[in-house]
Amino acid sequence: MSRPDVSEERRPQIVDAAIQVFIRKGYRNATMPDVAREAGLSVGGVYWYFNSKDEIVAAILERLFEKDFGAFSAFLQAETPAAERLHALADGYAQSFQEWAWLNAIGIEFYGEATYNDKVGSVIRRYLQRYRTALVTLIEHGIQRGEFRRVDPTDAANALLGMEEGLALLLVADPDGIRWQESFKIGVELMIAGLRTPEQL
Amino acid sequence: MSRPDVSEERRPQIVDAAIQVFIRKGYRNATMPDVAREAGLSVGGVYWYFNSKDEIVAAILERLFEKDFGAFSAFLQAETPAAERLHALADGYAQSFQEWAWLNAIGIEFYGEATYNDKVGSVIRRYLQRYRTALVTLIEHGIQRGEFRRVDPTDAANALLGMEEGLALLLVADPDGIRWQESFKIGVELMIAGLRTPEQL
Amino acid sequence: MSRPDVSEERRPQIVDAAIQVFIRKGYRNATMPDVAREAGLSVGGVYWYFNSKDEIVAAILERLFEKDFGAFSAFLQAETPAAERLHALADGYAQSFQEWAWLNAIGIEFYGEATYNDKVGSVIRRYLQRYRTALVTLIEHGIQRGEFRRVDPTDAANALLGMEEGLALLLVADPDGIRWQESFKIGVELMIAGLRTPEQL
Amino acid sequence: MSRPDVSEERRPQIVDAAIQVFIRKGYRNATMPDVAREAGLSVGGVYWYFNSKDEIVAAILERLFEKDFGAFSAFLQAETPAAERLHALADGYAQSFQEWAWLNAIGIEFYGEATYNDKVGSVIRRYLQRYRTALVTLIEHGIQRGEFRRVDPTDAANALLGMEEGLALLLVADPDGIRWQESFKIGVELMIAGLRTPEQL
DNA sequence: AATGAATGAGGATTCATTCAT
DNA sequence: AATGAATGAATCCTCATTCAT
Repeated sequence: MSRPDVSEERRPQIVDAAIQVFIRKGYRNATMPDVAREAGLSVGGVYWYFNSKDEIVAAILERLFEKDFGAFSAFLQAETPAAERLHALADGYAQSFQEWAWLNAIGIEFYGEATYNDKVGSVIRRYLQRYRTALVTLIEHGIQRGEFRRVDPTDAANALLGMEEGLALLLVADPDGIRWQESFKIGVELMIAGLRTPEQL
Repeated sequence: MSRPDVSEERRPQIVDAAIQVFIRKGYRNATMPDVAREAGLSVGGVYWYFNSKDEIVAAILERLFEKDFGAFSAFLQAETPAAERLHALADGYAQSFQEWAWLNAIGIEFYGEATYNDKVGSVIRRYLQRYRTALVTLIEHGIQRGEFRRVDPTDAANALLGMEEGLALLLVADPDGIRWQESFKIGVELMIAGLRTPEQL
Repeated sequence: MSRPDVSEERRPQIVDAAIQVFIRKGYRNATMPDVAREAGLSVGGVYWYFNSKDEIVAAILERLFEKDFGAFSAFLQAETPAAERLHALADGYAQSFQEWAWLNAIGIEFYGEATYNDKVGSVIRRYLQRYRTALVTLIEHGIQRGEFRRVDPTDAANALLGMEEGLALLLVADPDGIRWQESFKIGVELMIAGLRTPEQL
Repeated sequence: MSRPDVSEERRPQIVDAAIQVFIRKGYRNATMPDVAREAGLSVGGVYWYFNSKDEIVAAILERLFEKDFGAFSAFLQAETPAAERLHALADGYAQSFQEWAWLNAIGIEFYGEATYNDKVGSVIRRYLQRYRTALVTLIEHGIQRGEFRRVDPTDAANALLGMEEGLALLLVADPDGIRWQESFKIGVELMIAGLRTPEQL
């Protein structure tokens, strides 16, 4: 009865506002009053839901884990060739890339934060680990089935992961120098093709 | 009269100091007094040589262009197979990676700055462009010679460039999650192998 | 209808909670949410009974006047020697000191408040006046009966009062530097002995 | 040569300003801009000399130790009767009381701070200890010479010390209720007279 | 009676930059 | 060339208090 609990909606509302502000001004440049204004609250109101600016960042990053969490297992368990599944995984990533473009814009600043801010660092590392694990598993499958050459799965996974993250980096730093979709597509294709190539070169 | 002009030595001295401080505390966290102290100067002394903190950052980034500037042309003009030259280029990069590790540590923060700071952004873009151009040229050679499949050279170059930068990113954000040298090596190998694979898959 | 009026019990409940919180964190450091939580109420609930933090302080201080209010008259009217009654008064004070230790812990902060906060100041002054009056009366008796030397009763009373309050102060500021009971006992003894000493020294 | 070092004068200048402001508004109520304005500096200027508000408080309290530091030894070593020296010590204290009235006004707030602020607490305790030690020594002398009754010297010293500090407390909390000089004088007289009284009463 | 979300003025502190010397 | 004291706008965060429900 009585007033409905607004807590459940306020937090995402503030997070949304923070994202907008961070995109517009950058995380370090954005102030708490900026965030509050965007959220339609007072500064104190924002602090009712988050104890610090850091905690808002953490909440933003938590959204990373809504990102196709379920999708992974599907790819990992299917019985189709590993190369095919790797392609499918990459396609899914490419498609969701647009939707998560906002993250890309501010993500780099968070990467920079990771070294000096443990909270941020650990979320990022967990996120990377999740992708890495999926890639490692897929690559291992491929090797076991004889589809792929015998590389170290973790090193290869990191190369792929690096390419993904690196392309996002290039896009932010130099939007005119890159066609993201095309580069990502060819990059994935080349690496998978490489994996399917017999060892000796 | 005529004290010798110390400008020539003071600027690099300050830049060196700034690099040390930025590595230790991060660029945003480091203060001008920090830099001055490390340089063995007063704050005012630093400002005699640099008009702002930004300008120091720009000076640091300028060092990027000392990075094997001459080397490129050698790779580009040689008559050996493109794949071989691509490998050699990558090897050179890998070798210089240690030496430039300091840049890696602070580079991410500069990437984040690029969006909001034109000076920083343009230096970074010039740097990327230089690498990109070299890679594009090499890949074009490979295609012309029939070594490589017919990909868009720029897209492929960006995939490679992205992998390089992305691996550096991963190393900073998650040092324990990656073996840089191994990942870079396998990544390059796979992509070159991919390039040598005929189109249809 | 007619829920029973809980006001009568709520106020002391809040005052008790405030005392606990003030002891734990100090008056200035304690927040109204702290008090509310300790009282098992909401912030608004506390404000239903008290219009401000100040008013809670005043309510706490009012408790001073529950402190052996009846006892005084007994001491004043008795026919025993003044010195004896002064001793008895001091003994009573010493005994109740333990019980009122909580007040001691936060009282100093209130003393500091007295200068800038009239409400607090007037309660404290009333409290002091009550003790002072009792002491003055007793000392006057002693002088009239020829037990005590001819001092100014108010000045002597203030010396005694000062000693009492001062020892409480020392106990809070430097608990390890003082044995309160022993110091108080000897202090009272010396002053009474002094009062019984003939003028010339 | 060149600009004289103003550091030496700036710190006391700021401390003086802080004292004025603290007296006027109270320590907790006074803001750093208040202090800066009074000192004729900017906020940043004040922070050039003191790292925090706390540090200013500490500096104020350090002045306590300029308070007749030398005087003590004179009293302790003299060959005159202990009672006489105790009187002289008290007289000296009474005379300097006017001069240090400013401290009195803000001292109580610092006493309140002592519990929650170690820096402040330790300075206060050192100050008290210094007085206590002097009093203990004098009382011990008196006992050894047979002038004083056989009391515990520390307890008696604390009773005296408590009276001193307590009278200061009363003066601040209730200026109209007390004549400080008279009360202090009679208090000291009574206690010394008490000390000279043979044990049994 | 009571809740607790929301307010917003205020406070301590930081730091890039300036400038008299 | 170089010093370092001084500036002051800006920032994050706190908390007594209010008020719709």
